[in-house]
Amino acid sequence: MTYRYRPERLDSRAYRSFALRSLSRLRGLPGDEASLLFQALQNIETWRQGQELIAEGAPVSPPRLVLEGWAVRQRKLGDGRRQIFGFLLPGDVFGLCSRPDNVAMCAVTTATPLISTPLPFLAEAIHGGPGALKDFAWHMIVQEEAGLRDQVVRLGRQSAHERLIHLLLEFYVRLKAVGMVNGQSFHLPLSQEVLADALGISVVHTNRVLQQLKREQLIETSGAQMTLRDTTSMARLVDYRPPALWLPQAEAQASLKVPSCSSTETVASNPSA
Amino acid sequence: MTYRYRPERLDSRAYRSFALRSLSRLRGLPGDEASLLFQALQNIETWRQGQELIAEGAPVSPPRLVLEGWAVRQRKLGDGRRQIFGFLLPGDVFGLCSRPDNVAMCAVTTATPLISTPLPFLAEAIHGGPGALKDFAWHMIVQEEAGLRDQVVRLGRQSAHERLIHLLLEFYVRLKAVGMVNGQSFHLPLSQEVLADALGISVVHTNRVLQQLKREQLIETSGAQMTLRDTTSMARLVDYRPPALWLPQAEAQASLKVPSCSSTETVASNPSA
DNA sequence: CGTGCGCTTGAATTCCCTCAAGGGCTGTGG
DNA sequence: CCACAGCCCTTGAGGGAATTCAAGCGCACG
Repeated sequence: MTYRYRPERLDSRAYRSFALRSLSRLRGLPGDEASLLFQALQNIETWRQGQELIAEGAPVSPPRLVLEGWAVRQRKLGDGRRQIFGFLLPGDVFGLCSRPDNVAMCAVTTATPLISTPLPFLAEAIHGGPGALKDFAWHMIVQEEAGLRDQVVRLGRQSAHERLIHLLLEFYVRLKAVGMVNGQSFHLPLSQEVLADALGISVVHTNRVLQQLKREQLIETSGAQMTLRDTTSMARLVDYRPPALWLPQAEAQASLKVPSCSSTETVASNPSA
Repeated sequence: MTYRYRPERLDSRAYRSFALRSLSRLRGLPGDEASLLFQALQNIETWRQGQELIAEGAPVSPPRLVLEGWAVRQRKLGDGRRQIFGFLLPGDVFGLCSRPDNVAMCAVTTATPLISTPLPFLAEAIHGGPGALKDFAWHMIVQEEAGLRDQVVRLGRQSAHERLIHLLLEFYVRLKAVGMVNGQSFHLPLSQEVLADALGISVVHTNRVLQQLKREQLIETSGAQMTLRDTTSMARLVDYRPPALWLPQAEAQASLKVPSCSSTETVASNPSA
């Protein structure tokens, strides 16, 4: 039962293909942008596990696309504990910032060995003219913000049992969007300590809840392989709404059998005076 | 012991003065921008308590400055519960969005009767040239994001006792920045149910923790008046770091006697390969 | 004068935490 | 090759934290 994560060190052709699929998730890349990308992909970086790639409060580095491995956005507390805000999966970008100050609001640290490639042109794409790259950059920014709000709801209003299910579903949908789900299984290279720091519970309790999910036949694990045996009922259990932005959205929604978002009833009417 | 909130319905001269001070918190407004503001202030809106000003997922309305009263950013859950993401205080702006899609990521609902004024020109100021209004708009956006992250840390890593102290300190610092703190006291027009929905705990427990804080001589209440009797030790208790952006920052930091932020040790070095 | 809302308090229960100990696997050094 | 340390996972026991249910109070409002 090996929980360790070993980068597969694919050849750069495989990485290029993955990067191209990642950036064109929303719509196809025109040839000139694709060639920009291929040029950038000459440059592949590897990072050790536990390295801090961006420090909280520091100016962000140029945007980078994760090709392999996982990272977390986190804050370290005064007493040594940490809170994880969200995860960076293959196909995600870090170092993107929409604010003029360009300062990171939380640290980015690798949770596994990680392979990335810098995409300096994405920084300009944010404020540049319309295009697939701009869409992709904003998609990444929105995903981070939406994930942050989901995290608040998880931590504020759900039990440990629900939180874990909710997070596993998030992983499932996001990995599916980049083609990293086989059937109902995906590779989850996180220690229980990392899960605990994200869910706001203790490591021991994380373990117990995982055992419970197995007993309940909701999940199955084999090493770092995680299988969700019934995403439909899991989504129902925790009122999981796949954010409308983790594409392919229609597909994810369908595969989860989630009832379409109930319409919000009241919109701001006129002021009452 | 009246917890209700009654708008004072000041005359528009008072509101103009407050609005001017709010928008020039960071640096002075040049005359032409000030006159823009004064023109906008012809238009004053009042809202009832509990009104939904912006619906989640809907396009945001034009930016509005809160002149009086409090509102919350929240999400309603399927089972009727809600989670509050953060608060809008007098001097804050809602309806600002830095994203091109201009879609609200959470609902904005009044927690008290509320008085606001639309500031349509702020929407353009975000992406316009440098200026005091642009600074102010981004200040508001950064404040929301920073508050969201603080909320995650509160919910994930603090006890109910710590969460409440942390939130009260946030109110204290933010209200102080707009001149709404008298000595150590401020007007807190929120029901315990609202506090509970923000802190992720039950109403009953919110009440108990409030009682405890009174017994510990940390706070004192009289109706909706809240007095923090020892902000210094409160800040030490919960490791409260006033975000560097709730101005007047130097003043707030000094008045809380918070040790200056410890330097983060490691910054991204070169990739290990 | 009753009704409703918000605050307050008690009792029982559930959830989650800490402490503690043990087991399996990996990498290292003798 | 074996011994050992370190890391992670696992499980038990006990205690503390927060929840739910329930009842009662005070005040504002109609």
